[in-house]
Amino acid sequence: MPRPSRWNEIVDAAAVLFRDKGFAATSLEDIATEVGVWKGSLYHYIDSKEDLLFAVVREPAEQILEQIREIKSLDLPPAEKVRRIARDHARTLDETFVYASVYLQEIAGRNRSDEWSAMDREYVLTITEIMQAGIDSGDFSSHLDARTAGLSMVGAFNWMTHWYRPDGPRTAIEIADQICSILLEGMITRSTSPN
Amino acid sequence: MPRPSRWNEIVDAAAVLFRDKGFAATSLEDIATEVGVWKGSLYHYIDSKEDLLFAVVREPAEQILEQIREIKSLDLPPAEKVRRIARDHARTLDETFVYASVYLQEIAGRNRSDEWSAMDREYVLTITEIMQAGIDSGDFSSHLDARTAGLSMVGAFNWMTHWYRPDGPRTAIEIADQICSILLEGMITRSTSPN
Amino acid sequence: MPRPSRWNEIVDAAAVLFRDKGFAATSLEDIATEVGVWKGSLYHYIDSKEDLLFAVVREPAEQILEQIREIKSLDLPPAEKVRRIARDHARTLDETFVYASVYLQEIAGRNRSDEWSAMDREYVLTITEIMQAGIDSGDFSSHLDARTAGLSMVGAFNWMTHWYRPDGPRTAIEIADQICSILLEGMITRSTSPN
Amino acid sequence: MPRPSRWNEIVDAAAVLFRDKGFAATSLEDIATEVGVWKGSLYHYIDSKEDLLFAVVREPAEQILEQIREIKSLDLPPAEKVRRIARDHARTLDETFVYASVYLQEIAGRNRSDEWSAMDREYVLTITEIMQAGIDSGDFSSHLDARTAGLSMVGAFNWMTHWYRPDGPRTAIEIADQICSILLEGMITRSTSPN
DNA sequence: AATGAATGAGCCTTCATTCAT
DNA sequence: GATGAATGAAGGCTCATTCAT
Repeated sequence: MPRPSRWNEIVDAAAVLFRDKGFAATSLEDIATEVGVWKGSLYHYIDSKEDLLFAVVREPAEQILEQIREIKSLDLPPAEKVRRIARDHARTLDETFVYASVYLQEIAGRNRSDEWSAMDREYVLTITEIMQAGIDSGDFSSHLDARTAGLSMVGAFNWMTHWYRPDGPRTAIEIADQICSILLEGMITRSTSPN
Repeated sequence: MPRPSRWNEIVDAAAVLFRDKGFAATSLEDIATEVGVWKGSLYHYIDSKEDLLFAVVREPAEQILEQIREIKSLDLPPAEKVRRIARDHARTLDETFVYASVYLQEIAGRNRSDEWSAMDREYVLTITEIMQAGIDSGDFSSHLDARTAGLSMVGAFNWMTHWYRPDGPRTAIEIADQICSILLEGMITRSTSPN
Repeated sequence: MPRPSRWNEIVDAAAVLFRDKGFAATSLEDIATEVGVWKGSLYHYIDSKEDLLFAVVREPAEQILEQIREIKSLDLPPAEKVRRIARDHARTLDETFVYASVYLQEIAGRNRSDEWSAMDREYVLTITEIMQAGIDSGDFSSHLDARTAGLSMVGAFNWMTHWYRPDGPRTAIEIADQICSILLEGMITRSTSPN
Repeated sequence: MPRPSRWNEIVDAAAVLFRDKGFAATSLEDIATEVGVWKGSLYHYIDSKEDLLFAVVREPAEQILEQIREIKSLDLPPAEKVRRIARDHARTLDETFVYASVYLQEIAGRNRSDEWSAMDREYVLTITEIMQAGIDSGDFSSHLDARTAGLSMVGAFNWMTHWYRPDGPRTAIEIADQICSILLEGMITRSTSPN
């Protein structure tokens, strides 16, 4: 069991500051002050400022990727897969809210490194495959473009970092179900008339 | 007829650099080098670096807000309003792609100034009201939460800056219609169709 | 008769700004703005910023030096010479208040150029000679050190730039007479008793 | 025992440069070069360039104010108070010569901050009160204007920064006594002396 | 592990000066 | 005479990083 050093404090402080001010606008001094150590002391824990960024975002990024890999491998109807992706995505966002926010602001869409770009690509590819499977099976509308559908879903969820609050009135799961129901069944009232 | 100054060149260069490296990580020297002037010369056009950021993002921000105000005031069925919002949003994204990308990365969700926060808030409020009107009129499902629906739509479209390319195979309008159809009618095949 | 160009406006504006903010902290842009021309236009009137400083301070500096030269050459009792120096000094301060203030802040005691240092030296030398003449003639106390006396007088008058206001309640001449009476007769009540 | 930091070296170097070139015309690089560090390193000791100015001038300013407060509270004849003020003033000028010179050039009469303006005002007020007390008691001539007398005395002493040299032939105390004797008894030979 | 002084590069901004129009 | 864009050098300040203690 590793000695509880100040590593976690440091990463937490960095995460909050990176989210609030942005990575580039946050100084190591800001972080050191927040933690209560001297700037130079941070270098006992890291080799560079970017190390801290990666430490902050690694967990949610890997978790979300792990989850969608897992879901893809399951034998479930496409709509159910979408529902699970949604819930997992929302739950991870909720549990790692600050970290995930930093990821979306500082990593996604930037070219920080090949490693992160590869993760981005795999995630999009996987969700696209799941969508395509649903179209092929006839579960999803044949007019659907799988990639657009996947990316729209990702966008709807990732945008949560702009408005969701973990201590707000609605839980992440409730929101996930709302969004899922919109994506799967649409907003327009289903005309139940003909039958 | 005034001599064409380099203002447009400067804003364009700034936009590209802000998008690619982020505002804080872009130096005025980067921009000046790109334009081919000395960095001090930029101060003939701006009073501060932030001025340049605002100059970059002002157009798409105001345009999108203007458009949703207009749509809100029209007498149209809710679903049609949503379709128009989608098309306008996508068209603005397409036409001001780099600028809009900078807006979403550097302004939206940050607290840059009261002015921008107010614009953000008005946009969300307006789309929420339109959604709510659709629910109240029975056009949209009564299970819908207006704000979540509005924000999901915004998220789906704004995420386009992460994957859409203006010179790509699909036009912004086609994508807007795709996303709209997902949001309005859902991805799942309408099994209750009369035929 | 020279065309009334904006030269005087420029020197006046410069004088006020130099006094209020100091020479180094005043930019040519400040001056240009004050006058209502563009920065570059100032170079039709000057060759360098320092030119402006010298233009501002030349008048009071030369005037005060001229006056003491004149007084020195007159055939008057020492105390009368002191009184005239005082009145002239105070009158010049009053008439060229802003200019003289700039001189004392930016030229006196700095090493701006040999020319100004030479003027400084000549003034002090002359007042010292006048004082010495008074001591030698027995008019002034034999305990007096001529240079200290001269420099104290100069100091008392030059300090007026720190508190005198041309539109204040007391005129410069009244103040000159006050100071003169202190220096010549002292503050302590002259004991008229013994006779 | 704390390692002797370079704070004193920095303040000393700054003082000399501020006096010789003026505050605004002295760059932090000048100071850093003088001390033998990089200009950025100065910010371990200060928060801004102005901090350095205040550090330079604080000591003489507070000392002179402290001394006149003390003198005012003593039960002494007015002439004796004036003599003590003179000696204290001259001694402080001598002991903190460079610092005091900077004070007089850069703080006195400028509007650097409320704090310094308040100190200025208190000093002038106090010396004026002492002069007035002398007039009221009959020790000083009834023709005296207390404020003018006080300010003239201040001017005569402050001007010393323009000519006094701590390593010169005459001590500051000797000069103080010279000036005092001029101010109190006047330069003119007392013709009404009993003998 | 921690400190805190120092580094050295770089950043935003200012500004005296020039010059084509 | 005037303009205003541009220059090129600094200036104040910040900061990631290093290192002796």
